[in-house]
Amino acid sequence: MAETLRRAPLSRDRILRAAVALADGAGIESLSMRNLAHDLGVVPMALYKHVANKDELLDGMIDVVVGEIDPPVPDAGWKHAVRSRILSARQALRRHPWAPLAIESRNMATPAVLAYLDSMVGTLRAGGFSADLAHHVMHAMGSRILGFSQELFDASRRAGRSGTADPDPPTALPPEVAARFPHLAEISGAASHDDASVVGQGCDDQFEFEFALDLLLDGIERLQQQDWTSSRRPR
Amino acid sequence: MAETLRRAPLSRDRILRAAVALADGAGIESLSMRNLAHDLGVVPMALYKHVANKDELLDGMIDVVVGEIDPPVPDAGWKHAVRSRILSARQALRRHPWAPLAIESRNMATPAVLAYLDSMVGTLRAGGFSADLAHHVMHAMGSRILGFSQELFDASRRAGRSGTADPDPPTALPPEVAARFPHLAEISGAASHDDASVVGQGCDDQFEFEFALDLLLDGIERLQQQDWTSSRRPR
DNA sequence: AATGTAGGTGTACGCCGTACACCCGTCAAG
DNA sequence: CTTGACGGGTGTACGGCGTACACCTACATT
Repeated sequence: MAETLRRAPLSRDRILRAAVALADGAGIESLSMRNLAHDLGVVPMALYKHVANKDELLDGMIDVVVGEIDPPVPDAGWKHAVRSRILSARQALRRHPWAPLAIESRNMATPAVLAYLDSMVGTLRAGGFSADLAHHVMHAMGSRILGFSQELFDASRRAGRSGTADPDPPTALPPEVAARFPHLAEISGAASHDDASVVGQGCDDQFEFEFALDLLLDGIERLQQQDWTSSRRPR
Repeated sequence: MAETLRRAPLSRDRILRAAVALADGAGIESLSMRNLAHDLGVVPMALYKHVANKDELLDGMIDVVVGEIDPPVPDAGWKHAVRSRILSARQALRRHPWAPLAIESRNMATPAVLAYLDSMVGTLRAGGFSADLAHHVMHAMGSRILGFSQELFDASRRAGRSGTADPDPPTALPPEVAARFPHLAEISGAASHDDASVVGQGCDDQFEFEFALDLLLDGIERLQQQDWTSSRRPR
């Protein structure tokens, strides 16, 4: 009875926060209903009184992350508003390295994600974009809108436990690999800002993200200024 | 004994092709060692004499897909060479809808993928790109280089069995959703080429892909022509 | 005091990946 | 011709997973 009082009663919210903490700390592959229940001091089936199944749990976790994205900055041009909101989304995602893969593997958007996208479209429309161009822009941005670039192989996705004692040295390329892929070897040391590798080992991820983001935003700005429509494409 | 002769002996290659066929036909979530062994008329553990484990099986499957990408077109400008190779990669990926998720969920590149990336960098370098710029360009392109745009929610990823009797009508947006997300509702019907939706239901995916690809390529071309380096960024 | 109900429990089922011991056909060496 | 090694298919078994289903219990309502 003292026990019952000691631990707070289960609730959907408490479950979601525990799940996010578990995934943050031990990697998404350690997130099982059994592990999660254990962390909450409860039997696995107890969770099902609050979430329908594991997929719905994942959806809820995604909504927690999306909820951490800052609201849009008011009274700014569309370009600055979009840029800063996306960078805020990126920061949220970086606190939860499991989130990109979780989002990509779900096959329907949650209401919170839809609300975020809706507000992003709203910013574009308010900035003078035609619905047509806004549509294509949303597609072109893809999941970068949510703050993650789709690197082919993302070091940060390696699940490993966070925090202490995981230096994971840059490693560069092992010599025999460098020999087989000379162009990769060449550019792996090329980035002027840092010792880096295209497979994502030592790069300044933030720089690369902003590089790509600005490349897109500048191109989009140019299209918008020339009243682009899909019927007459450039080139 | 007649049986033993009838069915070809197992081999890594035969396993990989059966695995690809199974994932193509029944979805990646149906690809278990047990199902795969069943399709091959063999006991599950037999597979382990040819592949180390399921992860290595997935790597092999990815290599099969990458092997379907056309070689680079010779004697073309970098822009055309890159563009057409990426579109070829896209066609290969579209034959295997499970591949994008499989690629994203692996955390190290296979040699075949590295070879593909290496050759792509080679094309850029031959086109006059500095190693520095080539590096950033590879990052900016991200997995689009392999032919898939990272849509937030990709209808084609819905696993379902291919081929017959799966019309999956566009559905537009359900009215109550449209009411809550007015901007999404607006742009969902906006694309002039087709009745479409930002959640990927009725869009012309090919158009959207090329839109984003050309947006990037045009921006990249502009950077290259002005001898961009990371030390002096535009804007 | 009776009763409905929300929420935690225990057991069980069918999947999964795969470790490990086994066994059998082929083929080279004696 | 025997023998022994070995490549490759088999059978059993283990621990983990998601979750269906019956249960039990404490509390709120009447």
